Amino acid sequence: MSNSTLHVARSAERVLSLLDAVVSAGALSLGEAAKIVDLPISTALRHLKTLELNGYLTRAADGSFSVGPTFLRLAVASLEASPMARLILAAQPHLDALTEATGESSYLAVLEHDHALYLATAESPRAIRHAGWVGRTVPLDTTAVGAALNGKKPGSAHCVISAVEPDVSAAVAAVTGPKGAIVAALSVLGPSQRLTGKAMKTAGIAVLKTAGALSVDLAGEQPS
Amino acid sequence: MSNSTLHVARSAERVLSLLDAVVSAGALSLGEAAKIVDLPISTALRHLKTLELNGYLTRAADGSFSVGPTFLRLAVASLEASPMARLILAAQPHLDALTEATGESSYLAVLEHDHALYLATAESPRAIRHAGWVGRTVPLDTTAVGAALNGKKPGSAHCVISAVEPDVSAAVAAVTGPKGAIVAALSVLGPSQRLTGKAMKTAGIAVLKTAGALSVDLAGEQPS
DNA sequence: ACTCTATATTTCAATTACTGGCAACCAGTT
DNA sequence: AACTGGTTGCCAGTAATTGAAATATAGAGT
Repeated sequence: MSNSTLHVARSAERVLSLLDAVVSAGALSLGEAAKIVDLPISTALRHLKTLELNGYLTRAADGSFSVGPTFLRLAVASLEASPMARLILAAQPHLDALTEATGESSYLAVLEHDHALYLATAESPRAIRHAGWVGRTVPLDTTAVGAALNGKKPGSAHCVISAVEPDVSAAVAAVTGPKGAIVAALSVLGPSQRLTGKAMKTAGIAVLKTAGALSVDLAGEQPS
Repeated sequence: MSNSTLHVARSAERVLSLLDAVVSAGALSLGEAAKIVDLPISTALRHLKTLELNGYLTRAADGSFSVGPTFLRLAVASLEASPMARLILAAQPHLDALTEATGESSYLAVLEHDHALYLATAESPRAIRHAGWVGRTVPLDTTAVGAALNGKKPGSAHCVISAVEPDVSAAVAAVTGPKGAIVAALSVLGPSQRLTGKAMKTAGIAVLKTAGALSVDLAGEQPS
């Protein structure tokens, strides 16, 4: 970003990646976790214990680590508070269905500052697939997601060759909230040489249909 | 606790409490956060930036911190994976109702190893109230929760003077899952001098009724 | 326009708290 | 018995962390 002399605590980052690794995996043994984050066993153990001590992780009888009460408490709190989280929860089954239908990875993205932020995904089961964009941001003006989030072409799917990476193609559609405003975008992302012609057309229809279904879901939710 | 020479990374713990503070509060400014965790502003800022850099937090335009995409991703992952989390989500409205009805704090507890673990709460609005037991564990054999979780007195509420702390009284009832097994316990906890006689009887009825309602909810959930 | 306050950000040198390698130990498994 | 994976303790070196203080920024009030 900017700062030359901003010492971000190394141990902190390590602890955070450990947490990420364990929670993402569901459960991990010491050895596995250490390998994933590429840390010496002794160090990994120390950090995992820190997490356990603070309740972020718990340890099963067989020694494996998994998510703990503190983290669960925070997870629930964040889900209850953040509309973003409700969105993700509502979207996940649709993402799964979309990937099922198209065979390609699908993503949910929202507007964050002046970028599009990928929030959730269902990954394609195929060997060659689009992967790992959750948490990533892309500019608005050169991408299909950006166009959808800005409402440039309401009601229709965009099918384009992405400008972000040369060999990625996308089919995108906007998702509307209870009040009709655009709150997110769904996209199907895949390799350009596979996602073309007929396949692209299919993906376009699927994503448009799914976006509609998700929008209906969102409209139907009770503002408890 | 135990270990003499286990260096738990101090910065890591600080980062974790910062995360806890921000997520619990929903949104916090730098100053507020620093005060809550009792850290010098500059240090707090550095740690918060670490969290932001890793996507655990995001920063709003006004400078306040709130939960970020990475954390959300993990939260959703953990909720989808862990049945415990689904339980908490399902229970929360019931806890709220229970506290509403009784005027005392209510808790959800589960069996963890050979202890009862308090997972979630709705706190009483009254000045003198039971608070802060979420994340805490208590032994099974000397407590009402323990009895309920062990199924000692199925179908009835327990109303007892707690053995854990002298001036705490409790009304407890067991919650059953889809298959009829006991999966959790609901309790109403309050000061002994207030939660007595008639009030206790009311609480007992309320907690029993609520536990039944929650059990029905759990039975009705779809195993997606 | 100017001051005043409150908050946020950056800098920097001192030091400490952290790392990670190793060796020994333990408990299951094959 | 040998192997695998986990746990503990020790320790020396240093890179990483700290927090006071200086500086910047932003609103509010006059």
